Amino acid sequence: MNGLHIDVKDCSQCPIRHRAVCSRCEPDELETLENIKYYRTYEAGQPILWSGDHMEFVASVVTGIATLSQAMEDGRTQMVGLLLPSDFIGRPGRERAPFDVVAVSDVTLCCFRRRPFEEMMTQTPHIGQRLLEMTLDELDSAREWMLVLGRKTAREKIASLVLIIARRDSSLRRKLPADGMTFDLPLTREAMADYLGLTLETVSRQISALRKTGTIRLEGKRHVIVPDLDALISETGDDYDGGMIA
Amino acid sequence: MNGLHIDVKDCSQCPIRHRAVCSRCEPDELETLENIKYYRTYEAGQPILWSGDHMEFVASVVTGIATLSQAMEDGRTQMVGLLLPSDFIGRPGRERAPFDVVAVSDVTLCCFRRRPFEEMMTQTPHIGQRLLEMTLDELDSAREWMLVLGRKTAREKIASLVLIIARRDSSLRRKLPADGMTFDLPLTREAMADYLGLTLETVSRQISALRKTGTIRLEGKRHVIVPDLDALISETGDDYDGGMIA
DNA sequence: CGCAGTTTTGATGGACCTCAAAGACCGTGG
DNA sequence: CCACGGTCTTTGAGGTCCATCAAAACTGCG
Repeated sequence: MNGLHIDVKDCSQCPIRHRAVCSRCEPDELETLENIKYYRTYEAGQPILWSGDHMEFVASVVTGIATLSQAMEDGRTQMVGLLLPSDFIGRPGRERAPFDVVAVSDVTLCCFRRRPFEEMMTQTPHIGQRLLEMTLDELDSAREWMLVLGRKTAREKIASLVLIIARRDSSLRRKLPADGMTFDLPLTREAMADYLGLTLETVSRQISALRKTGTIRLEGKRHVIVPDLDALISETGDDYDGGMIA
Repeated sequence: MNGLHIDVKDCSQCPIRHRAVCSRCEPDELETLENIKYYRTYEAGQPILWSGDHMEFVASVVTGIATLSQAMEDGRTQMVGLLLPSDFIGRPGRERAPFDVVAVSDVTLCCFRRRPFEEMMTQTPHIGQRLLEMTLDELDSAREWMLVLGRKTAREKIASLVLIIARRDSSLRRKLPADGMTFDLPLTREAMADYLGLTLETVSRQISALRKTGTIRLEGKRHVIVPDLDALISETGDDYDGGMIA
């Protein structure tokens, strides 16, 4: 195990206090959680869980980015989720991890041992309610991603990914997405390929293509500027954006 | 609306009593549910919900099969879920349907008006607990399907779909999947294509290919015989099956 | 500078899509 | 009974998008 234990912090000052699985908890419930929680950190590139691992804890991502992915024996890999601050790892009632979890940047987790957490869930409905809500949202996102994987062209896939990252970035900063947005791609070309069901070469080519038509601009390899958000949206193949952010 | 109202039935004799969202309910809770439930039926081919529709109810599939899918303006369609008996439609706290739901065979739903159901959820934890469990399972399945869509070849996709249908069929009949399994494909070639992110021609060709190598046999267009389950599994590209059914 | 990892670019081939037509199946009506 | 149309399915021919293989450019670092 690569995790490091660090000092306990106060939940009330936690950056994900209002979005994570604990967001609905009352002060007394929070106190109970505080007693069973502990932090762990992982460096960029480190594995957090391997598929099949025994899971002794569930956790919330506090800071950093991790990927959830699935590999075939011959090396083909499909990313099935991107874990951002406030996202939840693990599930009550499941012994073994169904997917690989890898830290993309440095990651801090707020962990709870599984058994005490499961017990607490039976007593405090607020946790289960919030977890249900989060899981339903994740399910909708997963299903939307299925359209990207199954039916979109390489170019539409890239535009969809850039748009998703742009929106997540603005939602984390609590700004509306607007023209002239600027943000970093947190993923390597290979990770993008694994997310999109493409090869890294195709990812690179399509990013170049979007750059050449002016839909995006690049500073360095990773920093993106979107001069016209509607132009990017029209490249995704989706019908007009409903104005949603979250 | 195409639904027909039919007579109220006794929950204790319901075929999905032990698997649906109500499976954890105590007799008194079941009685409350019985008071707010009503049945609806749809003929094969009929739409149940369109994406964007206002949802006045949530429901369990009692009998029949429905598809959950997403369409792009230009007609490209991706199926994002197959709804079988005991599966749940809709979600508490959401006004509008995010996907299209279409009856593939004749379908009977057990419906609950959304508001009373939401209220009941706050009072009876058993419903929320079961719904969370079902949603987490659906999320895992959706993520597994992402690997199929993103990384598998046409042949592997077909084999994966046939295997899933074979397993679901044996789980509904409560038999272990074995050699010499025999079952019907409930979907048209086009619906399979929409599930797999392929064209219907490619689906047809790959089914013919699996037939020619003897991995499957066909009686008519829809009835399938699997003489050697391991042979089918090895065509899916997955590593060896863990022996799971459900 | 030299090396390893990442990204870009090029050339080629193949898996799958597109367009097209014909065959199989089924209910309807003459 | 068989002809007829509609739907679903199969099969064929040709084209395209993306994967594969290969190499060069870029980046950061010891």
